[in-house]
Amino acid sequence: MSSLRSEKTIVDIAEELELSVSTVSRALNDHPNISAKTKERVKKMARKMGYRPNAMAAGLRNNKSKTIGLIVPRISMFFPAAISTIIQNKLQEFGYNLIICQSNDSLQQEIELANTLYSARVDGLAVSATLYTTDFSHFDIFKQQNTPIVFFDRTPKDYNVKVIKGDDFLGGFKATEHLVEKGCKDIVHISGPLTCNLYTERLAGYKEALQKNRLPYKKNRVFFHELTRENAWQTAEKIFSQKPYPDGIFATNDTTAITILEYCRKHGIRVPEDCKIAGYSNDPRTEIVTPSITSVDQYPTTMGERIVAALMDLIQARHPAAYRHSQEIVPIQLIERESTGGMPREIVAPAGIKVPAANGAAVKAVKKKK
Amino acid sequence: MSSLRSEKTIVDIAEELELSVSTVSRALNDHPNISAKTKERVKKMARKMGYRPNAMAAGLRNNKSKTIGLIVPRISMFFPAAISTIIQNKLQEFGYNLIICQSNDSLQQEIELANTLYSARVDGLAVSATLYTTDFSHFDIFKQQNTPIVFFDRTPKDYNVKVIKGDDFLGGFKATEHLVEKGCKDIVHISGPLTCNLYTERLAGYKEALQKNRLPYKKNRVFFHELTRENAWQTAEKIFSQKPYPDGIFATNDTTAITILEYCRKHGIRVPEDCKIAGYSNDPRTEIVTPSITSVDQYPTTMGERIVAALMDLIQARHPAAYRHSQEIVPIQLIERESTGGMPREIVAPAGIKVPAANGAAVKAVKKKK
DNA sequence: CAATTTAATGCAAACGTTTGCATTTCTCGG
DNA sequence: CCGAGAAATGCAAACGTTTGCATTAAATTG
Repeated sequence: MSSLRSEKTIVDIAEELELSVSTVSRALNDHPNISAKTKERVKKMARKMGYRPNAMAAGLRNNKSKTIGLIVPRISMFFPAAISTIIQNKLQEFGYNLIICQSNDSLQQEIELANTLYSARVDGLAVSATLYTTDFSHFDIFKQQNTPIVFFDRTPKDYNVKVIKGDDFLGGFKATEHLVEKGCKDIVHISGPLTCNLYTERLAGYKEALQKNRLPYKKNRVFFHELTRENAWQTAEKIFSQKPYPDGIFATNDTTAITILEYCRKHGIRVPEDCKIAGYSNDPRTEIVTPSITSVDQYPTTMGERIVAALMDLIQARHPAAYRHSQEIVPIQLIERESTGGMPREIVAPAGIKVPAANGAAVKAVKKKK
Repeated sequence: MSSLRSEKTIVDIAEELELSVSTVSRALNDHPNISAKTKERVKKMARKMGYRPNAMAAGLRNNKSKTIGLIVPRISMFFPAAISTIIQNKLQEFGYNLIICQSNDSLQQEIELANTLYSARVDGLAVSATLYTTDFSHFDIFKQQNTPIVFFDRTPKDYNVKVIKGDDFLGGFKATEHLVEKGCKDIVHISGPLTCNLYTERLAGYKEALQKNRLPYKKNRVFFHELTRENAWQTAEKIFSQKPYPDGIFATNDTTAITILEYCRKHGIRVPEDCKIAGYSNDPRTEIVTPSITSVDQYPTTMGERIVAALMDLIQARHPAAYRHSQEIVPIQLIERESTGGMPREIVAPAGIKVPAANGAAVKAVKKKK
């Protein structure tokens, strides 16, 4: 009859069933005043004909896309990746799609992405900005249309918008104070570009911890650069090019911490004995390295969930400005590991994991319990 | 005049300029028979009015979304993450958007994702399947509509479709043979669920290498399970619960290799002296662990680029079935590291990187060279 | 059983583009 | 200055939905 390649539409269903398109549409959407019988007929026929809704058509008509946009610097970094995963899975529960985009830390790309996402008429936007984004006006379009935006992690300073971020000040403070408590007197801080709020705040925390503990803040003990492995390595060379060596290093991210550790190992500087190291983000790599590295966990799961919650909230209720422009702080936690004198951790198989039993006895044991 | 909150459309531009909508549309799309002057006027006005194209409307009309769908098991794993990054950045050059989705290795979710991506009318689809996907019929819809699909990495066996994958057989072979060359006589293989092509092929490579080198293949020297850390740990316990210990372990993924290494270190089994270890994927973590782990690189960049190339190819030319259903093999490379007796690697700052010079001499040296 | 309420269905416009074809406006040679 | 051809613009339909309102069918009531 009808060719296989032509897409079935709601009109085709209507014709086949001698109903109007509106009835079919409503039936498919479970509209209350369509009789149960009709709904059944329609749905059955839809299945039979291989009908697939056209989201673009619906979106055009409704002016909503059921899609959220996400812009992160890069998806291959632990923290953004973790957040993206959570956001995506959470959004799915609400029937929303996610378009994940990477700015590659390029402002130019971020601007372009904002535009394409706007063109796609996303119903909401979550952004972790570029290292160098200080002007956020490319997001104005969304504000003008009252499209919910949530910034997280790398967030703007003076751009009125919903912000969800970790407690970077406290994190910087705790990491530094922890080093002090472990006996460090001369703590180097490796920071990132100060255009990025994260790094300024962690730096502020570092300063505060020094001050509180009556340690001098020395400008030449703080280094700034983009946090690549190569830069970190060069900084390590600089740090250890002349005595006195620092006895503690607080790196504002884990890639840097790991690289510093590698440098130390290679050059016979013992960690934690000669020099203690703390990183930031609790990247899983900090755990598998030797010695494992103390780091600050940012609860990516919590943050991701809060981002989604905020977006859904903003989408449903047209919220008062107060909420649209508020800030939420997600707590952080210092995870002590060997690099500052902590204990190595254990891998234990969580209970209830399905693994073929090692021997008959084990199998019996399980059966008994049941 | 007009309220700020209403979205501007090409109709508004047309009215403002006393032109027809068609002219405006064509002007914006640089259609050849619109005069240069008009194009200029239109574009200027569009900017002035803050016009933003509505991709959904255009998509509906054209029956194309300028969007590609990507389904991967999880974005937080190294290999899929690397591939996603490449695909996204490459697609951007072609003016395509990417919707990244994670199946979380659940077939159910994969099916749902296929449906939503179809609803979004993506112009093409790239998929790395679930561990457990053996029936691929949920992708039939795309085939029926002639929507390009490319499977990569975790690919179907008997589902006629474009496939781009690494040379897993060769990878398995090389890894195993490398262990043999390094003197291993009793090599354990830790594999994944055999529903997944990757693992069957790597296993086949393992067998082949044993056979070629006159080593016996023993069933109880091969372990199968989902490749989580916990499972790997339990397998390690099993492996080392009784003598003789193996002198080589080929793990079919790096997470497993790393976990095995940790177990060995904890239990005083020296790597590589007592037991050598090889992994798969060349996850960056293999490099930072002590000892660093030999692994098989899969050239994610190449693979990602090829995926995009194939998709663009398929989208532009309506390709003959031969191409639509072909297989491309991306080469692999064994990276030898300490876990099999290789050398540790160096971190060297790539030439031309901008870092403040450590001292005056260095600066001069650079200048001289120039 | 007529009148009225309630439930179910249908009509037609609208969403913002694009595009085949028709029409108008130029340009230029004769 | 006419007319032909080219260049530029306009008209209107179409893409596949959703939805306010009108209409019809069914159920309820006095």
